Parts: sequence; structure tokens; C-alpha cells
Amino acid sequence: MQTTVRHRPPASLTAAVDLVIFTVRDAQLQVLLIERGNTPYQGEAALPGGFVREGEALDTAAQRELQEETGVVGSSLHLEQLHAYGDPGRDPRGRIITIAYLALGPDLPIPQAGTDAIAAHWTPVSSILDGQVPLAFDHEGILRDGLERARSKLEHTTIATAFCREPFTIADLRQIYEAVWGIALDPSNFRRKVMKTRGFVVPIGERRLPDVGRPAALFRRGVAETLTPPLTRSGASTSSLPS
Amino acid sequence: MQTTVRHRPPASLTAAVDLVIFTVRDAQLQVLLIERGNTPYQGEAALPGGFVREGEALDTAAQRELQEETGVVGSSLHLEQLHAYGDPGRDPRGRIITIAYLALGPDLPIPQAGTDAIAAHWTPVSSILDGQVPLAFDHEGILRDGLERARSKLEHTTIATAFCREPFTIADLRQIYEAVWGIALDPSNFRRKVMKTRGFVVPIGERRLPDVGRPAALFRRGVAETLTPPLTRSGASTSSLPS
DNA sequence: ACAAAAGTGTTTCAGATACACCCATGT
DNA sequence: ACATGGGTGTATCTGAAACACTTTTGT
Repeated sequence: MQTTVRHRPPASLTAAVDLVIFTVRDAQLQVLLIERGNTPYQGEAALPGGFVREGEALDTAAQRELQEETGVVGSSLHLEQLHAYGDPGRDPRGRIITIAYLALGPDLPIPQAGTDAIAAHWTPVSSILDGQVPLAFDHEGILRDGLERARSKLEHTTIATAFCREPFTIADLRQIYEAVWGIALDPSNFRRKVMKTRGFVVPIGERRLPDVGRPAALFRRGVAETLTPPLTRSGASTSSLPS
Repeated sequence: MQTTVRHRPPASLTAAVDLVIFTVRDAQLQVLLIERGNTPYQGEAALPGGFVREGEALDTAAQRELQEETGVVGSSLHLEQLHAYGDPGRDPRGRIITIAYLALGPDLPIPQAGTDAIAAHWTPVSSILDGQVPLAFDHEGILRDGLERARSKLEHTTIATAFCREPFTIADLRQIYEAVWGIALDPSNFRRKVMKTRGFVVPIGERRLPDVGRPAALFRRGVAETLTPPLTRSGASTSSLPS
């Protein structure tokens, strides 16, 4: 915070929040995108977001936008600040800095059109990284930062459970890791590591009957937040991921 | 980014950058603080910082403030964005959001008064956590976030070398870890772990003669940025840290 | 009976810990 | 000679990886 008058005036600007909302659908990491109805970038895909209002905290603005886009109320999705982006030329409308947030949640019901009647839809992250789906503004960079954050957090925290609807099986949880990291994991060793980390998952004493195969025990999230030891991304199985 | 007009207007606001500048002096983690010359919080200690100027990128503003406060030019200090803080009531002067940056550097020459002629001084982080030195605004929270970031980055990256002036010894590097983590480490095992991580440090083939004891080999920073495997904070030696 | 997925056992190996020990220098 | 910190060797232990194997269900 400055304590003396600057020689050049401080910039007056507008603040926005943008959301990188991830889920795992069809064994793929997907992100929620909207189709822009207005210029600039009209018709292109973009991250959902909006302006911060007067008297509104940044986290509150992010929660509000998240609810508007997904219909999810309260804090049932994981939401954390990702990074602030403020390059002068990042928005042709003027000096707009955006605080990007990362949200992780289970496979949500196809998101309704929000209060803005914007068409929102899940898009595989791989199709954006491929360049098949270009994003407006600097949103591809924001998405890449969010992806790296998510991948890293899976190693050191129990946040993967945020992707699962309770109750879930160990295999459900493993699918999250495989989709986010893009590698296959050894089911046996994955199970052991999860089970030995106290507070990661809690058995509820029931089982889920799959279409085929042995029933799997069901769990809910535990109280632990950090993984000690971490789950290493290098601990992949030799088999490749199903495409 | 929003695509339709909002019912309530977006907030017009001012953006600032604040710096958490860490160094290790006298085997203690210390942070650079300024004494505020103006209201609010006149006379209290605060993190150095200032407003973002028109047409100025956030990273640029942080670099400029860092140079003004420490006299360090260019990118000889590690500088990364920490977090954005934007609670409506965080600054009594109005709606000011701040993008906090974390800077890590070697024991710098006692910082000059910056271009603002502000009295800047190194302060042990412990004395702030103790509550002995209260900070203005929400700066104590920012400092705590910066501390946790620094502690975490030491585990997974080679950033500890940013604290060392080149050339440095393995013991110098170990002192960084001990000061930031606040624990003692086993010198033998620390050395082995550092040496076996390729690209962490590079021997320059010279030695430093200490006042007493065997000369130590000298190193400079390597090209590696990530630590695989990580250095674990739990790998403490049984002996306690010297107070 | 068979397929499929859940879950267990076990061998092997890499790395961390603890600590004894040796090395190189100044006094 | 001895104190001091740098640096090496090594026994032990823990946990990860690989993969064979058993269990439990539906068809």
C-alpha cells in the first residue's frame, strides 16, 4: 500500500471474476464454457464469469457467478482463487483485470442456461489444448493455469473427492485421478494408498452393485485435507489409458 | 467475462500491488517492512507496495515496486504472484484491491530509503507472528499466506537457491531451509538429497574457507526448477534448532 | 462355467533415516 | 593436538511398484 502521492496517477479500472469449472464426465476432464453473445469475441467460447459488484468481495463474486452458471448454491463445490490477470491489452473494452477462480465438482446435471440465458456446456479439456476449440480473451492461458493447479492439488491434497458425488467407490476416485492426470494408475496400489491415508475416505458400510463384476464398497469424504505422503503422478501403471 | 449487461453496475476501483519480500538474515527468516508515513495506519508497519499505474501490467507494477524498495533491478530476485485481496472494507480509503506478490532474495544490503524516502527495514517474521509487530491493513494475513507459499515451494522446487548469493555452500542452502521451515535438518542427509537432485546445484570447483573448520565446496544454481522427489519437511533431524 | 471388476498377498527394490566415522582446516 | 564444521559410509527401515492371486457378483 503506498504511503506517498505518486507522480503518475493510479489506474482506475474494473474487476471481473472468471471461473475455471472442472468436472469429470465420461472418464474425461471437462470444463464449463459459455458461448459469448456479445462483442468482443461474439460467438466464441469463453470461461464463465462477470464483473465484481460494488461492495462485493472477490470470493463472493466468484460464488455468485458459480451459482448463476451451474445452479449450485452454497459451498457444495470446491472453489479457490487461481490467479489475477491484468495485462493492459487483455480486454479490448478497456482496463479490466480478472481474478480467476478454480471450481471442482461432480458431474453436474447439464447446466441450465444461467440467469443471463447464456448457453453453457461441458467441453473436454483436451479439445481446447488441441486447439480445436479456441477461447476468447486470454482464457486459454487461464484454463492451462487452472489445469496445472488441479493436477498439482491432486498430488498433495484430498481435493479429488470434490469431483465425486457421495457415496463413491475407490474406482470412482481413481477415475478422477486418471482423467485429470491423463494417465492410468494401478488399481491395487491406488486402493492401498488411499486406504492407508487416514481421513481421506470413510467407508459407509454399503456396497454398490455394478452392471457387471463384484460389488464395490462405498465411501464418503474424510476430514483430511492434505495427503502425507503425496500421491505421485509418476506412479502410473504400465497399461495405457483407454482412449 | 460477462456477455450481457448486469442489473447492478460493476464496481470501479483501484488496484495496488503489495510485496512480501523474504530474506534470510542471521539464520532467521525476515521480511521487508516499511513504516507508514500517511494515514491510515500512520506510523504502523506495513508491507511495501503501491498503486498499479495506467497501462501497466500487474507483474510490471510489482517489479517496479520491488526495485523502488530494494534497489534491485531486473529479475535478479524471484518474484511471483501470491494472491489477490479485495474485501470491500480492507482499505478505509475506498475500494482498493491488491495483488500481493512474493519475492525471495539473498540478504540484501540494508535497503535504502526508496524513491519515496520511506524507512524500510528487515523484520524477523517470528516477531510478527508473535504479535509483537502489528501490521497495517490486512497485511498480516497476506504475510501468513506468503509464508505458507514459501514453505511449500521449498519442498517442491529449487527456489531456496533464490535466497542464496552465489556462490554458496550446501550449508548455506541448508540454513535457508532451516530458517524458513523453522526446523533443524540432518546435514548429511540434506547434502545427499541436494546432490542427487540433478540440476539443483552446480559445483564451481572452488572452496570457501570458513573462520573455523574444513573448507566447504562452492556451488551456483542449477537449471532444475522442480524437485523430484520433493524435500520433505518431516525429514527433520532429532536435534533442535538453535534459537 | 465364465467374464469382469473388486480386493489381497507378496516379492522386490529404491530411497529415507540415523548415526558412526573420516577429512581438512585454523588455532 | 584439538576443535569445528564439511563430507562419506552404511545398516536398517519404510513404503512404492509390479503382478499374481482370490473374491464376489451377473449372465
